[in-house]
Amino acid sequence: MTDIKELFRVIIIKKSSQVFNYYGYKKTTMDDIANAVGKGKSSIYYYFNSKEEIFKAVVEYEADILRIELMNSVNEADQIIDKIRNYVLTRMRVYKKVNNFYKAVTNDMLLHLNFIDETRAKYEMLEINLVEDILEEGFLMNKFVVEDSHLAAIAIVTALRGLELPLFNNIDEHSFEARLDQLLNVLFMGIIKR
Amino acid sequence: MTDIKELFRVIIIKKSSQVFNYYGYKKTTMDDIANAVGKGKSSIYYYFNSKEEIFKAVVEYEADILRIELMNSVNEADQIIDKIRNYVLTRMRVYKKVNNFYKAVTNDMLLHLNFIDETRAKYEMLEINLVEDILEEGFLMNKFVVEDSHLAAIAIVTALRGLELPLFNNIDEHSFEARLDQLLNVLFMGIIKR
DNA sequence: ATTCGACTATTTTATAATTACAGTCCAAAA
DNA sequence: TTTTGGACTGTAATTATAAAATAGTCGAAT
Repeated sequence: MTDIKELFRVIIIKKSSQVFNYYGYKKTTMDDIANAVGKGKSSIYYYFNSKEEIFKAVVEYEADILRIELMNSVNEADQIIDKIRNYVLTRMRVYKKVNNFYKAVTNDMLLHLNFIDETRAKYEMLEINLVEDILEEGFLMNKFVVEDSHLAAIAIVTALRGLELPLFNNIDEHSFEARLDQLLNVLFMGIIKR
Repeated sequence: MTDIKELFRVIIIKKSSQVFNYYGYKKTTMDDIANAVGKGKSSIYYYFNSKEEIFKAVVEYEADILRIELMNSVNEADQIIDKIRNYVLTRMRVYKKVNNFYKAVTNDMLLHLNFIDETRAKYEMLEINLVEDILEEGFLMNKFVVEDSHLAAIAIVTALRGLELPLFNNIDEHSFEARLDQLLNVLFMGIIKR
């Protein structure tokens, strides 16, 4: 694969990202993509073998954006508690921005695509590992009390996912922040008096 | 409404519960229901005005079962911590048993039914109030540290909902229990060392 | 190495014909 | 008077069929 060819692949990925975002996977045609990059349809097939392959590349591209934003926001925090807080806030903020990735992970209409299962599993692992690392660090710094950081990370990630719906749907910004703070408070302190 | 008529309504509700559970709302016909109770279809209309009305009655009937089981299991516990634990475990255990209610709350294919929104809102309030009462009691007994028990209850109920998918889908019994224990542990103790 | 017009095989959609079903009516039975 | 069910209707869902759209191929031209 030459560099110039790889460059065009990236252009196609970025343009397709917009087109998929606008029409959705099913409704975007190869001609839509070809028009968006200013080439004939057949030319697209010189760079990618199928529509699904393009979409997969788009989803992985967006997953990368999310991963990088998560890591940056976690690294920016000094205090270990702020790392978790940043993680949660960034996840909520960026998640919907990478719309094709978001749909790939949440929309069951895309489950028939071959790579989706793997993508979901991969991203779940990424999330769990990220949270696990933070918990681990907190434990080593003698700030956190969690012993089995892997299982705790799973529990936290799982629970956070429960916030997606009430977050993205209905409620207003203020209710959201209040709920999130409350959740973080319980997460940090627990409910038992010691 | 005479007593005898009310009695038949209950019979229809119980039988319909089974039929709906077997075929799903859309696929069960009024004739299915009529056959199940051993009457003609028109007779059913003497007791209920529509198919939707029957389904609503079934869902409320099952919601009642869930409510009673939740309250019993919470009352059975002496320790305040066991109340929460019982609540979570019972919720998980009974939730899928009341299948029509479960579908009414989770399956978006039923959203077009008029009463569903109200039912969901009502049940969410029930859950939040139940958890809130437990938290309140724990606070008064000086065992819990939560100040705003209402918001904390919302956060907990919301988070628990996140467990439904990993719970009911894939994973085995053992993984489930491990995840749940871990979640409860974080919920009780938090992650910060004090 | 890269592009694209012309082509094909397969899906998707649009339309019409058929069937299934929720709900009504009324006469008969209890 | 209360309860039942057979016969009926209008509408919605399903199926059958034809027409259009589209993913992917191929080979000739840059």
